[in-house]
Amino acid sequence: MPMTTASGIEQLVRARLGEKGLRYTRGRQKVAAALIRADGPRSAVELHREMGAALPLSSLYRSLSLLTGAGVLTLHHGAGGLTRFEMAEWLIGHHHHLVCVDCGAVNDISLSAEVEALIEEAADRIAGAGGYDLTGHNLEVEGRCRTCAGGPPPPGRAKATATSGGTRRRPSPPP
Amino acid sequence: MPMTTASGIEQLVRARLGEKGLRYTRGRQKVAAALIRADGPRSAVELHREMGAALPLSSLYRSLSLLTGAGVLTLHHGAGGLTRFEMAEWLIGHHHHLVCVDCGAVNDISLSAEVEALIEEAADRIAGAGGYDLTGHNLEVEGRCRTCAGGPPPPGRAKATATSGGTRRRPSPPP
DNA sequence: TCTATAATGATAACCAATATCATTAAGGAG
DNA sequence: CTCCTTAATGATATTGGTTATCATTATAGA
Repeated sequence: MPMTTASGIEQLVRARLGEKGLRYTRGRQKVAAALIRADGPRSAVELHREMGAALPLSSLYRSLSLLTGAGVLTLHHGAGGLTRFEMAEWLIGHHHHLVCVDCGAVNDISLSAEVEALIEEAADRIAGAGGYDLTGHNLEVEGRCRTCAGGPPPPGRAKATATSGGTRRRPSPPP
Repeated sequence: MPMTTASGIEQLVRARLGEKGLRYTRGRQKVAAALIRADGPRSAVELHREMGAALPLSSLYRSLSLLTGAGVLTLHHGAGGLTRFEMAEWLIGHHHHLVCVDCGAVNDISLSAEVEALIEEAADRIAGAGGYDLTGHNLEVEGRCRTCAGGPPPPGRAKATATSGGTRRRPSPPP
């Protein structure tokens, strides 16, 4: 069972940079720590704020792209055209994202082993058919977060759902 | 069975703009036609090129955001930080994306009804648990296209795959 | 055809992200 | 511990996609 503590991940990052001949400087340590602390992808500006401007934006951007190039971080392009970064899956495990289509908030989520297995299988087949070398997959569950949806009913009960109908071909237009 | 021809879709777009009190002008018609013709999301610059600069970039950008606001287009944030647009799903049907992690090319793909149903179910459960109002989902299958993967072996046979193992928790680091 | 109003297009402004470059810090040798 | 070579930093300038501005033009209805 792999170590999942913050310091455990930092050790892996340090080792990774070491074998690439890169230094694990204070600035890079701060970036890694902030992203380990986060519960989802973060943009440079978001990190800059969360870190209390402890690192100039120019250095922050450079650290982010260096860590990405080293395989420590992965990036996502999301709401607002912003590029958001998070620890790579070999460090924090495979997962997916729940995103708010209004404010762009992103949260990590996990799927059941069965659904995950089926998706992997489908991705494999699709990539092969398209002549692609499969590198991964990511399911984005899109919705409106409580804050953006309107009134904030925090202690609500589960909402009735189960939309999945039969073989509807064309969805109905939005209001 | 819904009409799926290009002109059929254009009729729906015209009607949609009509009920919103918006005009279906020549510029907007060109944009819609170009996106109906496309086999995947397109950025403003890509469209501008594909349309032979038949529309100034400033007008193109404005048309794209207006059509998006009207529910005719949906947008994706992808490779290169580019915003790409495509016809909304109620016009061209539900689908997913196969993206090249190197060059950013995007192709539309479909999943089998079974996998699709399971994903819908999972998305429903996840959105509910997170207090989100579910609006949709999108699976991004990521890989390297033939051109970016290296040698171009066009008439190749299916590549041996089936990576999906058991319950691996932490993937191994990339080279 | 006339008219009120929405749409266009050239231009300027904006902002995330990158490149530049003199200065500083990191890590190994002695 | 100190020196020294080299990588890393940070202030600044620049790029490039996207949006805002505003005078001009096109659209749809009377």
